[in-house]
Amino acid sequence: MEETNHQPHLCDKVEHSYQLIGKKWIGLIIHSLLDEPKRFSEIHAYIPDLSKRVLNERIKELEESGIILRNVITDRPVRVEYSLTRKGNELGKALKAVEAWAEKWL
Amino acid sequence: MEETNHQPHLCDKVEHSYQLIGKKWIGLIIHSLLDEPKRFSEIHAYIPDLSKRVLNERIKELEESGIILRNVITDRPVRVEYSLTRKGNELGKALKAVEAWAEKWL
DNA sequence: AGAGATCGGTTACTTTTAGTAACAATCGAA
DNA sequence: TTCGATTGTTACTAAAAGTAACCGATCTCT
Repeated sequence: MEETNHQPHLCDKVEHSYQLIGKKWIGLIIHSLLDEPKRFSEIHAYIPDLSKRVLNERIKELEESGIILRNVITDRPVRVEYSLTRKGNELGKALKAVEAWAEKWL
Repeated sequence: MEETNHQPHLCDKVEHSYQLIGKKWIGLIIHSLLDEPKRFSEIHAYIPDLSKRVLNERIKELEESGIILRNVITDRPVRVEYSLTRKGNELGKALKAVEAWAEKWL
């Protein structure tokens, strides 16, 4: 912090949500999982500019926030799938409003 | 880029929008301007953890993207106000969906 | 059985982005 | 005429993201 006259307002939840979606790649990752669960490598193929290191980091953060779920599928071969929770799915739907804005204005 | 099998999809506009709102502070800055125009120092007071250096940078980016407008009001003393364009206002309204999600889930 | 390839990561290192603090030009008030 | 507010800028540090090489556990091919 730099100066100190922050009087007013600004809801904690709202602030928190902007801090969430204000992180690089979060929006696209959620978008990519909206239709169906995806494997690590599928997300990575879908968003090639996102490095594996950061993808891994984002996935862990989104898991901690209860937005995505890690499912280990014990078939042969063992696969790891990521899916949206209900919370995550609803965030994805909220972000659709931004996507609609993008279609109109960009 | 790291590997090279990015086959499919992903709309440019959508990608661009996520790159926009995926930048730190952008969401909160737009939120802060949604009700009424604000001066530099008012935005800064509203979001105290955002440094002046970065606020200045973000403002320039948002101006270039046609989302906010810089109005120099030639009264005494001269003031500088920032307001949302129509484009910016609609983005702000789209972000309200995310805020509603935050109210419900956070 | 051995040689590769794939998958889901991790590690070590570099580059980019954000935070901090100090400064400055302009103005008006005391 | 000195002070504070306002809107920045500059120089420097710290944090976040990008890059590339590596790993262990399967699989596939021959």
